[in-house]
Amino acid sequence: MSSSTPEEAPATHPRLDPTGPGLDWLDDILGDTALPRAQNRVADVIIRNPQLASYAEIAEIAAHAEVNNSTVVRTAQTLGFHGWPDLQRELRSRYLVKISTEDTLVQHGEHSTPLTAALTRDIENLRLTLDANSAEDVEATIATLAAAKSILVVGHGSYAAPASVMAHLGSTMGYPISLESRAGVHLVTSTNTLGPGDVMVVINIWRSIGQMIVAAEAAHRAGATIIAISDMRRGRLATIAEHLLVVPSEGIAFFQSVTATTSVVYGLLAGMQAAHPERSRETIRRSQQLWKELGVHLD
Amino acid sequence: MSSSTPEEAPATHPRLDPTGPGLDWLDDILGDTALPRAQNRVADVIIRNPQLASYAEIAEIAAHAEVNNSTVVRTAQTLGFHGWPDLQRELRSRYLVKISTEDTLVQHGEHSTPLTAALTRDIENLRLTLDANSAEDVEATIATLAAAKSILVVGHGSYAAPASVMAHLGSTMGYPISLESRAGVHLVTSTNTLGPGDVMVVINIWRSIGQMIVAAEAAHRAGATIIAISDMRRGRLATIAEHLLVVPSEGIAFFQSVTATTSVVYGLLAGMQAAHPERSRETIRRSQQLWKELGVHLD
DNA sequence: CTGGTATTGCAATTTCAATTGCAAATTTTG
DNA sequence: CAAAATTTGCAATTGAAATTGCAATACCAG
Repeated sequence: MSSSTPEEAPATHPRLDPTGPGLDWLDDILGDTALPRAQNRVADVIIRNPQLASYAEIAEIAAHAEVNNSTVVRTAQTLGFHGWPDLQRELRSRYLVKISTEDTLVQHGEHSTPLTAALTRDIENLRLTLDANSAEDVEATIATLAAAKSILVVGHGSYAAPASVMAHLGSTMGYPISLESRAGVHLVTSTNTLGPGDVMVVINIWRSIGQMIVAAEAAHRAGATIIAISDMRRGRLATIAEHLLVVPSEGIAFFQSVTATTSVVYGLLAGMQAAHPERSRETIRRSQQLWKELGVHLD
Repeated sequence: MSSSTPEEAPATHPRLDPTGPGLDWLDDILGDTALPRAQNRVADVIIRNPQLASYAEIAEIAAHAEVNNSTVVRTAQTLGFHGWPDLQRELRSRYLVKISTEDTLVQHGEHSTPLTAALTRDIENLRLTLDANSAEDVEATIATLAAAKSILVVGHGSYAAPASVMAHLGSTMGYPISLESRAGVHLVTSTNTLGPGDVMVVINIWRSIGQMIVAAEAAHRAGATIIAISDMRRGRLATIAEHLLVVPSEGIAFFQSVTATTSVVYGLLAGMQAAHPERSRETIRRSQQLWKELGVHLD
């Protein structure tokens, strides 16, 4: 499991350590407090969209969580704050400190298109990813992957995208790796092939998708090692995961972003290649040969 | 007008590093408007503490400038904004989202795990993407997508990932959009459905994949509009493409990165949503309803 | 299945920040 | 140097956002 979260931050307002990475402090508070369903949704929205939460007003948070305004207020109060502005102040002091150490800023183009919004947001997500994962966690994850007898990557919806990249490039470099982006009976079948020595990589951002969690738990019971890539440190997935990599996923519209996840996948793949360079080299050579013979590429 | 410190006073901000990149746009506005003494103090405070100014409320700014609240409001109005919140919104969009990445990169530069390498590289890719595409190109591309009768997104291999994100989220928000990530007979069939009014989005990075180019040319001849997302400005694809968005794709190992492409896709999607907000809202609502009924999410 | 408890949503209320009218103070100009 | 014009500060007003009381709903235990 992840190696973060020092003990010293109790449930009572931790107004200390503004240097700590990520939103661990909120995770800590949440760990001690059992929130009701709707309020939990609010907390999730805050953790996943810290940028939004640090300046948005209640109505916007409520909309994101699909909850009434008052629930947002009550969530803040349940967590020990006086109200939303109080929680928001804390959020800002924790979060904004990180994103602007000094008044270094880049002036870019005049017009703000959706594209620049998307790019700047994703740059920020990547930067946060740097902070959110320790070198040890990453190395340990890569070691597990490199030693795996077989690897199954699971991701649904948008999150099938990074999953497919991982499976595609992983097998291109000779790893026994496959993708399961479907649910239902397919997921069952794929999961049942796993046992000790096998690894299941669960890419699960945004809300937990029930079937994925259940499948991961089944694989875990069967002896497989679970690697989770998620935007949350807590939850059922985090519990059973041997390794957990945290990726921010805040997007610009109604959807979350998988950009940081994709980049993390590349990091893992590069590590996997370094772990078995000869295997990769050989397989890639053969692939290129085959591409050539099939005339896949033009030039 | 004009006596003691007339035109130079607004343009010169004493403690602001003149070499560093700053709030040029504010400087520009200030250059045109001669502000009275107290209001000038307010402007200085804003320029020196953009982070503070982007979320603080009037009273705090007033305190920093040692000025009455109303002066802050009037400064904003003198600068052409409706009031303080209006100016603050602008500040946020200009400053908060665009923070320099350099300090974090320095912090993590020492011990480079594959993950930091991947993230750093992708941050650079995203920054290059900012420069590589003009606002006009982007807006024109979005307009084309928003007006399309139907949209087919084509991408193979790793590049199927951003393609699937686009198709998935696009249809989530009600667009008639579909994905073709397979070659051969499938590609032929999909391509043949296209005609005038239809749009084909070709995501083609790295080498040109023969079948994709040929398919795009066929669609083009049939009257469909081609949108290309590529890492090259020239070539057969660029020739037939109505719109071309350029994305750097340098990766860290033997593979190319689709991170920037993914981010660009998000930008396009956000623009598409803005173009048909009502359609999106309705479709998303129905999706959420269905998710609920199917019990997809755990929460 | 039923009664009790906890949670949520709605709407009224309260609170607080932003703005503006007006008078005092400052600066500018003849 | 004095009168006009501009700017500023104070205090009242406006407006909007956050909170809370209450009823409906969902959840849970027996």
